[in-house]
Amino acid sequence: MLDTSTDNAPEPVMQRPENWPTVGVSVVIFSLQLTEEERRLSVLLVRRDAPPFAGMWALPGGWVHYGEGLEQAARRHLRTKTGLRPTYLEQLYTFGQPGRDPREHRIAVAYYALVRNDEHELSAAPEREARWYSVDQLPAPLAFDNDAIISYALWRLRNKVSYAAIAFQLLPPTFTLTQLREVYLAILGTKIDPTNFRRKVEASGTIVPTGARVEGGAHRPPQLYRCTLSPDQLFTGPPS
Amino acid sequence: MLDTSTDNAPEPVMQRPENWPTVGVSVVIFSLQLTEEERRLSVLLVRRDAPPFAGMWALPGGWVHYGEGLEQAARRHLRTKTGLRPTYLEQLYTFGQPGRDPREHRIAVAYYALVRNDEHELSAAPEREARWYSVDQLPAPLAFDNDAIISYALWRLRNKVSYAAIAFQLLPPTFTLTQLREVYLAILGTKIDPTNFRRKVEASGTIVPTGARVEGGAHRPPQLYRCTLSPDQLFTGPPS
DNA sequence: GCAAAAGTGTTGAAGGTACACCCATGT
DNA sequence: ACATGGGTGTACCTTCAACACTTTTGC
Repeated sequence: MLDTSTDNAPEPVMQRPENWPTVGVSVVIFSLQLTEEERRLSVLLVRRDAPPFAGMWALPGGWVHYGEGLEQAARRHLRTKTGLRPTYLEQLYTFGQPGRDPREHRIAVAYYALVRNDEHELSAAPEREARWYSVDQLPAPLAFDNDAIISYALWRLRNKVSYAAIAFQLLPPTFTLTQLREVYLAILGTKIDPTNFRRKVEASGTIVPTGARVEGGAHRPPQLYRCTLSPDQLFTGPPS
Repeated sequence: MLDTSTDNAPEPVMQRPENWPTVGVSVVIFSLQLTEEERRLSVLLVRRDAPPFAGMWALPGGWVHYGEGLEQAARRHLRTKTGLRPTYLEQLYTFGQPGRDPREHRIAVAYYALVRNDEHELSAAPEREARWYSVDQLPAPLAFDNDAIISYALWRLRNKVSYAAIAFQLLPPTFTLTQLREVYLAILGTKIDPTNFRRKVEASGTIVPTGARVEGGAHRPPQLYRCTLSPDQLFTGPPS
């Protein structure tokens, strides 16, 4: 985030007055990436090419235009910088400590997003180098206060996944119960009893079997499920 | 919030450029107010004296200065506009819809605060008319999107009070279990079994009897309890 | 004594964990 | 046949809502 170089509209960066804080958005994009026979919870980082923190990894993001909504700005930067159009995007927290940007006082409205594995074409024209990093193998110092932002996003995700039905956002439209359980494993890091997991998630009514089965496995073919919730129903309370 | 008239530092309001959004803070201050033998959950509103929405009631707040932290700005506006110095202040959400201020694109970082009943001296010199309103008797249209902000703050408070020990913030340092139960009643609106409430809150270990008792009541004198948690322990996860 | 609030004990329903067990498929 | 993951049944434990009951004060 917080790059002054590329953006869609002409932005008079240097003409910005010094006496008022400016506003940007940063997005923690979560996804499951396959590493050595294991799905790992990962976040997408982009490498900065301009100072400050040139060459370091940072969260994607950028300015908020005049007349532009915050979520709208977040989606725009994701689209132009990573090519992603996440279905789940939620505001996380607003970081406004004056020292977080060495150049000037910039406020960052942080969001977090969940994207499916099959949406992972990282843009037709990614403007800058982008990489998925496993959340427990992040590059050592990140730009700005992005370590704190990611930590908090992880905390929120781990909390929310245990009471809200958002895990589906990391999977394709149809999935097996084992896949869904592995999502919880990747996020929470704790093993879950397959038996009780099935009962719990079936009783919640948020998923329903499609009737189809997975062929080709080495063992008994599992059922395919799909989520019954519309995207609107995923948001538990926050406003527009 | 969002008044352009009075503030501490000289603020070149009219020189602010049109092409970037500006940033303010708004605070939903919760308190228990006694109305007809009943404690009611109330929020503090101030009357606007300048357009837009002149004469209407609004949340206290104002600009964020350059080099000033967000929470710091929230506390400053509370201090100067209402005289309150709340012990509990937590960021709520950031509202950035372009249309929320008819004059210009202003982003509001909303906070919510809990204040005790004995801190209710509403400032030695309140710069503007301020009043406590019961949350279910708010004045009809509030300025800006303040209705939405209060609704969301209420939602958050009701959620949080059921899993975090923050109800004490609305009571004096020592209190009876009945008083504490009435806080939950005022916030949640649901009656609670005194028996089970006692057990639950005692088992949690967050309160401890002081040994003292309340004299002068018409019946058996209850014990006085006090909270064992330091203010730091009240925050469950969010960053600095 | 009586009313009212403080405080205790017990029961039963609900939910969750652990685990033994059966089912279906490829090799 | 058998290994492996899919799927079912059940017993146990913890938590919590409900409610009857006892205690302590002022009048």
